[in-house]
Amino acid sequence: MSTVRGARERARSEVTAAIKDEAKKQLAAEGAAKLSLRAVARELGMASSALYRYFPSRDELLTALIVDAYDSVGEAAEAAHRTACADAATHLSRWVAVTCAVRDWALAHPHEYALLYGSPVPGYTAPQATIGPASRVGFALIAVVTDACRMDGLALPPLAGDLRAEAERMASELATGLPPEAVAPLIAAWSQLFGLISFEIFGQFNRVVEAREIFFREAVTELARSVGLLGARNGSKGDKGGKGPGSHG
Amino acid sequence: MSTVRGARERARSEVTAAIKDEAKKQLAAEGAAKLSLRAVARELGMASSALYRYFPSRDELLTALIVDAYDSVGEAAEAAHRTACADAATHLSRWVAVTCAVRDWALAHPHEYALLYGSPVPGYTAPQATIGPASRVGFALIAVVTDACRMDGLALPPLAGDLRAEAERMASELATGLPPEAVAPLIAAWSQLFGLISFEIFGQFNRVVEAREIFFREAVTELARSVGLLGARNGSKGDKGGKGPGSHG
DNA sequence: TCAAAAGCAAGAGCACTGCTCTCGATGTTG
DNA sequence: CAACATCGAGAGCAGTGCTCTTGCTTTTGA
Repeated sequence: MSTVRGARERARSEVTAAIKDEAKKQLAAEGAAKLSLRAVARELGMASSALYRYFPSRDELLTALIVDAYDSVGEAAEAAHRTACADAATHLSRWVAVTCAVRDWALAHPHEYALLYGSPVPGYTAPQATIGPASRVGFALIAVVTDACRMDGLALPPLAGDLRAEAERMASELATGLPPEAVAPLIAAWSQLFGLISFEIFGQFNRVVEAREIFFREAVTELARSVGLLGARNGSKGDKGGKGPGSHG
Repeated sequence: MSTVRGARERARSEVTAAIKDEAKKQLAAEGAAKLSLRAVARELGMASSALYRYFPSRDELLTALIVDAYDSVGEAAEAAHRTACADAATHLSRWVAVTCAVRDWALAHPHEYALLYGSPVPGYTAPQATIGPASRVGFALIAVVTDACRMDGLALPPLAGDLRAEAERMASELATGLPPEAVAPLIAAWSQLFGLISFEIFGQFNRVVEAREIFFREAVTELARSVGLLGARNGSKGDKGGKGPGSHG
């Protein structure tokens, strides 16, 4: 795959990378809506039409950036998980570490975050290539809870009857290491985590929440409890785990 | 204010309304990104430049649509609250009714929803005119919990120490009828509600959650518990309250 | 080795966008 | 009735995504 087949192929991948880099720069600076193929080409000193040799359309470029962004936030979440595991942190601290890592990434990359978790572009439907990277954060959360389940068990209420079948399906398709009564709250907590982050990033918390980090940590601690992680009630101290805290006040 | 001052003023407000109507049509059909002033003008049979007599820029038009959309979803939430109160529903059913009303509105108006709760447009900062209408859903939720607090009390854990000051500030500014230990979880639940809805509207639940209404009702019931509403554990039956359920399977 | 094939950059051009400016027609008001 | 404000239309500017054609360079295969 990556054998140096010829100068041409190498040049192609270099130009492709340069385009993506410049596009990421503009995305980070101005947002997806103002990302312009012509501006990218201009900055790279090439004709705009030449750019279409590398990306057949603006949407294809955006898709490439989306995949990279999903990988970026997924890697951040997984790294936080690894670090927390290496520190022999409690399951609650691991949960807090992973969720804080996602929030920190979002604060550091608001436009990329908006691209992933904001309104999808007009007629855009996520191509197959994105669903893998898009799952990484979710799987990191699943990993935390699965470990906790295996080692300490989970504190969970029984499933409501009308949710039973759906929960079993989700468990068998997404998290075979978890019982159905854990999977349903986990999916809910996953989406609610991004509700917390989106409201902060998109400005809905302006004039409402000021101590955002404290508020967030308390909220995700409550989320941890809702997915059955033990010791969540008195857990808001002693979970300095993970990475990234302290950068936002 | 609305006195018939002259034919000119009446014509002006009529044209303004026509522009907004056509813009809403295009917004609902294609999304905010494809909303074009020229297309609106074309559809109305007028020159595009004439449209600038009514809205000084595209952003101003969008702001007007945003205000209307906030009012629309706010009205839906408040109507659900009123109906639930008239039915003498339990506080839990009222909570479920209001949250389901918001979800139903979002499903019926996905592009408007994206405009409100998706990525904000590039350099856009919400003008003062939007913050009032934008608060209506939140206040409807506050009203439900405030009523419950006054009548039955709330089942809530004590506040974590580092959140105490912030919670007291939020309580004094947003919900004077609630104790601080209720306000913090309520703000969290408010944002998490939109996490649930956004993931459904924006496609993040594709290939993940299928029985969406059942899943949503169970999740908001758990949210109700987290804000202290009593009887939330066995509450997933008997809360047919509100309006709008049954329209989505 | 050398011609055919394939990949590539550049320019012109199309249809579209938001927005500005000017000009003439219309309505309002002193 | 005249002065004034308001309004609609057209032309025009700068920008966009995208296509097509024209040459040039690299790769390929007989």
